[in-house]
Amino acid sequence: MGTLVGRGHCLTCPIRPQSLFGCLEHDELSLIEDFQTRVVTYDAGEVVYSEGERLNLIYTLRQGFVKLTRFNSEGEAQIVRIVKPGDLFGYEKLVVDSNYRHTAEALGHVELCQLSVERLKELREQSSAINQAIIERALQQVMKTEEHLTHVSLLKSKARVAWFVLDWVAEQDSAPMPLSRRELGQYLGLTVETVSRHFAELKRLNQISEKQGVLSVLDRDALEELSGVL
Amino acid sequence: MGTLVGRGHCLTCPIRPQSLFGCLEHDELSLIEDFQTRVVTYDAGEVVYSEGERLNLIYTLRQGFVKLTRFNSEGEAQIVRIVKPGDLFGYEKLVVDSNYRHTAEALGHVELCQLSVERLKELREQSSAINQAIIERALQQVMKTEEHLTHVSLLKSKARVAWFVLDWVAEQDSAPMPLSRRELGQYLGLTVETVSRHFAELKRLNQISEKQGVLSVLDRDALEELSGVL
DNA sequence: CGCAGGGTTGACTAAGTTCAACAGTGGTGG
DNA sequence: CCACCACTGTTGAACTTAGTCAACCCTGCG
Repeated sequence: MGTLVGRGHCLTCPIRPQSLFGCLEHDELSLIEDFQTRVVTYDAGEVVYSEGERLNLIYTLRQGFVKLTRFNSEGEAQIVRIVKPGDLFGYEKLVVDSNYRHTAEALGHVELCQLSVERLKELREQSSAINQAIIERALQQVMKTEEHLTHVSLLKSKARVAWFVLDWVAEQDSAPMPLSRRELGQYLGLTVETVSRHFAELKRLNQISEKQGVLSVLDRDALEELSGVL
Repeated sequence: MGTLVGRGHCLTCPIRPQSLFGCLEHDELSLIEDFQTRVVTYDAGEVVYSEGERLNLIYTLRQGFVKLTRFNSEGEAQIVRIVKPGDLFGYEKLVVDSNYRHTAEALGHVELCQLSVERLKELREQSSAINQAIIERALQQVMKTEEHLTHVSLLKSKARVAWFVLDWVAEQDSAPMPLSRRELGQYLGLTVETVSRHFAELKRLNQISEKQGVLSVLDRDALEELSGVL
């Protein structure tokens, strides 16, 4: 699973600025001079790692999207995070003796970069900027997850959908939508049918549109009103 | 607000083993030799800090419980975390230029210890164990919050209540219960009434009991069955 | 062509919220 | 010391929301 594309060279990596190593100043760049990584690709639906796996690899997403899922005892899935380009994932490996706590699955074709946990730990000894960057990313993640929790817990289904759309396109007016209705449901804590109905209604009211896997916001004000974000 | 009790001396602090500095080995203990803190107390309902505040203090809880709450635009509250003795909170301050992202409120009488963000950052420069400990705590927190999200998202109300009870008493058979029904609802994403009904039923079936603010598990198997945790 | 999988829609149902009434409890002031 | 009030918790009944079940469409693929 996963096709090796080649070796990554962090120093010249096009997405370094968005990556964990984007925190390094000029004088520290030499630290990653020979920090080599493996660049691998996966196709839609392929699993990058599964809960409990022992391999010691942390990933940076270069292209595409990855979903991180947890399953309860009845086999129902909760998508806890959707990884975007530049994001780090699998970093629960930084906790001593821990294994992956999610299943990571490619949404469409993805390209990612494998970092060895051991090498990253060595690097942490040498650069406090790296430590700070890891702490910041972890804390950002806490915040994101708390927001997700708050929305799932407090918002009605229609508001959740509206919030998701706004959050997904962020500052843009449109963005690719690699999630199926089922996956949206698993992310928002709703059934396929409920998600489908709300999307249908938003389209009927000309507040959003979907064409060839691209989601567009047509009436941002209306969506903000609905989501109750103000 | 908050009463200064005195200065804390980390080296001799009774709860150091559970605290952030519990990670330090013998040879590093000298680092905190003169790391002084302020020990303060708050009474039930007093606010330790509010969302957006600028003070640069991180806290370790010594005694009692603290709830961390977020409010949506309609003023509805979501309790995102209940802090227990030995836990660190307010550490979003470790992200540069960030303010508190919750309201922290004492549940009953609490005693806590204020650490200066600046001094903690200095300490991080000197000890990689501290860095590792902070990263581990942040990642543990991500995991805890994801679990919370999963439960709120996937479990039925009765199962959420059962899960909460088990999670709260942990390995014990009973534990103090400082949360009101309303607060339980705000933690679990339910209304007061729903929580009350389920507690009433669990008591009726002799699966739990409540006496003078102490919650006891009488039939662990039944609760596990209900919560679907297996 | 026929079938599988994702998406949509409608009718019905179950779960939880909302509204309302009331009980218990602790604190305050006359 | 007791009456009153505010607040939390409990319970019932009506109502709303989202889930369930089922039918159907559409697309892509063997």
